[in-house]
Formats: sequence, C-alpha cells, structure tokens
Amino acid sequence: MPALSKTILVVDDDPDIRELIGFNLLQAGFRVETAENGAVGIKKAIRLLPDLILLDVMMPEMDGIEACKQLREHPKTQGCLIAFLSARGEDYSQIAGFDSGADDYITKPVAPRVLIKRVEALMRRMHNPDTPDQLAFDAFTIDRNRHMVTQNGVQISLPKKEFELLFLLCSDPGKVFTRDRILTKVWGHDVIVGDRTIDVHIRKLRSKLGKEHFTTIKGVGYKFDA
Amino acid sequence: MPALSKTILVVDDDPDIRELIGFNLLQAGFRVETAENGAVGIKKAIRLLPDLILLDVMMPEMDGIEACKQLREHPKTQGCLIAFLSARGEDYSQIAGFDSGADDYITKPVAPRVLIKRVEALMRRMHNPDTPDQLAFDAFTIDRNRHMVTQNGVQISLPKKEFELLFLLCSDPGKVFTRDRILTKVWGHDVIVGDRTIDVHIRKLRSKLGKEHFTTIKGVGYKFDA
DNA sequence: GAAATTGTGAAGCCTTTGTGAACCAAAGGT
DNA sequence: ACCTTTGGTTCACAAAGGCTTCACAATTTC
Repeated sequence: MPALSKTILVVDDDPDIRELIGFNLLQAGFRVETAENGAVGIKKAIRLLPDLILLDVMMPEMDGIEACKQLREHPKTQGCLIAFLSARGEDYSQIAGFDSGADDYITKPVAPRVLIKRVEALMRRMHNPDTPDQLAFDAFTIDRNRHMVTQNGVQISLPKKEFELLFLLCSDPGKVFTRDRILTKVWGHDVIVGDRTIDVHIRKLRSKLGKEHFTTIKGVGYKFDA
Repeated sequence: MPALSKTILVVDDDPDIRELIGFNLLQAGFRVETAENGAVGIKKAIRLLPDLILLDVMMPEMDGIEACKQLREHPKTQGCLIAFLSARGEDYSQIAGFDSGADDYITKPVAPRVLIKRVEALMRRMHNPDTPDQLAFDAFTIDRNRHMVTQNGVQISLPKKEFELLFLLCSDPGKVFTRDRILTKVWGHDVIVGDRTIDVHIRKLRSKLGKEHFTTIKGVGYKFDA
C-alpha cells in the first residue's frame, strides 16, 4: 500500500478491462481514472496530470502509440510515466511502443499481482529520479534534452542508441553494467538483438569520446570512468 | 550468464516441455530441476528451495493454481518466485481471476530467448534487494556493482571468476567453504572442471590481496579471515 | 616415510572482446 | 518517387587475456 495515493489513468476501449484493471489498482491503494479512447485519454491526462498513464495499444480512432506521441509532445504531460498495455504476442507493438517514448509495456492479460508489482516498480523509478537531465564530468557534459555531448567546448551530436548507452553508463560512473542490463535498459525488455551490438556501440563511443573512459570487465560488462 | 547460478524448478506433466525448457535454462547457466506434477513439485520445492518455480497451469492430479496456493502457504517456499506456464489460448480469465500469488505468466510456446529474458528479469527483480552489494572489512572492501576491490585506497580490478570466488568466501567470513560448495556456487552445478582450478584461483587472490586472508583447511576447503 | 593434499609456475586452450566492413532500414533532401 | 545519408545490426576475422590443465615441488597426515 503506497504511502501517498497516486493517480493512474487507464485508457482502454474495453470497459471490462478498464473495470478489471481499475478495480485492482484501487485495491492496491491508487486513485484511478479511466478513458475510453486516445483522444479522451489525452484530454483527461492534461487536466488530471496523473502519475502514470496506462495506454492500450490497440484502440479505435486513436491508438495508444499515437496517443503516447502526443502526450510526449504536450508540455504538461511529457513528464508523465506512460506504460503500454498490449495483447500478448504483438511483438511488433512492443518495439514501436518504446520508440514512441513509453516507459514500460505490460502484456495483457496480466495477473493482478503482476500488474501491481509493475506499477509500483514504475512509481518507484519515478520517485527517485535516478536520471537527471544533465550530467557533468571532467571529460565532458551530457545534456539529455538536447541529446548533445559537450567536450572541450565542442558539441558532439550522438545518435539515439549511442546516446542512451552513454547516458546509462554515465548515470552511475564506475558501476559495471552487464550486457543484460544494458540490453534491457537501452533496447527494451524483450527486444531480441545480438549482444555483440553493444560492443559496436561501445566502440563508437570510444572513438568519439576517448577510449580511456570506457572500461571493459571481461565476462561481465562495461563501465564508465570519469 | 548469471553471476552465481540459480536453481529453477520446472513443473510440467509433459516430458517434452520439461526437457525443452530445462535444456534452454541450462544453456543459460541455470541449475534446473523438474517435476511431473504439482504434488511432486511441491515436495521438491520444499526440499530444494529453488529461486524460481515454473508451474504449468494445466496438470493432472494437482493443477498449477492449486500448487501455487500451497507453495504460498508453506513457510519454506512462500518467498520463492513463481511463474505460470500456460498454453496460448487457454481461457485466461480463470487464471487471471485467481490471485493465486504468481509473480509472472509465460505463455507456451515461448521462444527460448524470450524465456531466458523473462526468467532473468524475474531473477533480477528478486535478486536486487536480497544480497548486499558491498562488503567491508579491515583488509579491503568489495563492491559488487563495480566488480572492484579497494585495498588501502587502491582499487584492484579482479577477473570474473576470481571476483566471484572472493565474494563467496567473504559473504561469510570465517566459514569454511568446501570445494564442492565453491564449485557449485561459483562454477555452477553442471560445469565439469577439475577442482584444482580452485587452488589456482585461490593463489591469485592470495597474491593480489594478501596471503594471510585465505586459510586452507586441508582436506576440507578454504575460508576467508578478516 | 608413504600417501594424500595443496602450492606454484608455466603453457595451451578457448571464450570473450575489438575491429573493419557489409547489409538493411529509415529518414531527409531533391 | 528517387537518391543520398545516416543509424543500427550483423558478420567474419583478429587480438587479447582469462581459465584451465599439467607437472612438479612443498606440505600435511597417518
């Protein structure tokens, strides 16, 4: 039971789902609002500023992915946590979901216990903002909003994946990130990609920002040294 | 490859499923035990205390849901992770309606890589709060996140096996670890390796961190002294 | 003192990682 | 629409270095 009750907006066209999920979240001590489609969801989100928005992917009129994009563009809601609800087996939607800026996805059907756990984990992540938008080191500074790295006064623009990998490593300098953790954090939960891909991205970071900052712990992973 | 190998109990009445899932989990570095029905599963679970129990939902005699309930009631196993295996298309509402206390659901058939990912994600979720990430002694401190040992202010980076061996010994200072135990904890249960390998790694630890901290009990094993 | 166990040094294997390049897909410009 | 550019992924090969083994010396046990 959370100390302060948080508001969750459930957006799904199926009233049964809304009720089922809403009921379980209520049971867990959250405040719940619902919306039956993307458009209404966005309107309510802007007005209520919920802590978390659960978005069904497949909806008539405006699907969850489009709604998510718009929520991310709107200044009021761009900071909200957004999680997708998608039917199991729709792997493609998972990938598209992360591209559009969601924080998590949850496959339906989901057991109440699992749902609550996921939601609480998300809330926790939001509460300790382990990711400030700017990081500064002797070697360089990172600005997440601008997607830019500044080194010796020179601005370096990094592609998405490289930037996210860099940001992840720099979020805890010295800590070793295993390949698994990197994969789930940068690429997403179930995205299947050969882990050698990480090596290639590390190499690019090394060539652009200096080899000395990225140490490899053989058999374990990589870490960033300031 | 997990740092220290975890035990997973696969409970399914179909031997093919047991073998398939078991094989993939083994490949991923887990220790695998199997049971052919709920009753046997519960018995084995209480004895083995696996880190994760994969429960088929549909089983003769005792189905997964009933087994899960009993596992949750038993003091020894109520802390275990439990995930259901259910065939795609099975009437889910029955399962979802039950809040039988499972931690996740996995639909069969499942791609090996997805299975591994799900399992590892589950492990991570449970593993983090359990084991402390840092150990501190007069002689040195161990930081699991950084895979580093700090001695007199000097940071020493250790290779994977050496680090895990060190961490194991230091997890209970003064306690003697037999070779068997070291082998299963650090190398895993199915790895075939001459036990002289342990000696070599002990020697490296001694040379790097000081001979005096690692005592050998002849005919038994090794222990760490602070 | 003989047998078993452990310490030690070195050598080879083999896994892991670095690297360059090719391929594919997506985005943007013309 | 077409072409160009760029990012992302994969692959093949090379390099590196950790892991393991082995032989032999040292130590302990009986």
